Amino acid sequence: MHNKIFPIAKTFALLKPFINTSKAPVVEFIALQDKDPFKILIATILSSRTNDTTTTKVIQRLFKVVKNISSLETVPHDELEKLIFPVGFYKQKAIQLKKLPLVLKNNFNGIIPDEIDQLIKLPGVGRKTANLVRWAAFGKPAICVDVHVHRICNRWGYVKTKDPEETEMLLREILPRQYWPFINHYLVSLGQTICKPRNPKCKTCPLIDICAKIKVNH
DNA sequence: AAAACGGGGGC
DNA sequence: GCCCCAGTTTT
Repeated sequence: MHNKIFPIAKTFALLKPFINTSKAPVVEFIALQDKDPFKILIATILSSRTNDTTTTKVIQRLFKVVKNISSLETVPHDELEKLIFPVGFYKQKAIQLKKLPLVLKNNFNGIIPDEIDQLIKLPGVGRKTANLVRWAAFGKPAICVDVHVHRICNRWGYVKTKDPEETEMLLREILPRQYWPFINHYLVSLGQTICKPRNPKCKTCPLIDICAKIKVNH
């Protein structure tokens, strides 16, 4: 499966001074000031494939109108579309949000679940979103594998797959639980600035000496 | 003006 | 597996 050693502590130590903690992902930022699972769920769904700046603007306006599950039912569909418009994919996301209260009532007694397998059944929620909600809203252990985490793990050579779920499962094995909440934050920061999809800036990478791709070949 | 950019879902 | 969804930000 995986025959490389992940120098976990060293990796995180090298990355730490490099992380801009004041610029936490929008969902974590929300969770910091308001642990309402509803708001975190909505913010997380809206943030998929959308930048944090845009998501923040949208949810600040949205939460003045939509404060809880029941108000999500009553808000007119076209008004909801207008409110979330800037995040993109707004038609699809509006449908998903309107569908949310019913799915919640039918399957989970109107309560937002905290398990991955349950969260995934909600409209607009895949594995990445489910893990992020589980962590941000409930403080439960979760590994949030987005495109950055997935790309970097593949680039390191710990896993070779197109399926982010496989990457998540691998990290579950090799990553001590204490690191789970941080792996996404750290690797997203690295992935946005250095370890980019194309033309990674390996010369200025803090992990240059332990990058598995360079150090190990097989 | 064009390319880059964070997932999810239906088929 | 393949395709669609749609805006903002950066180059």
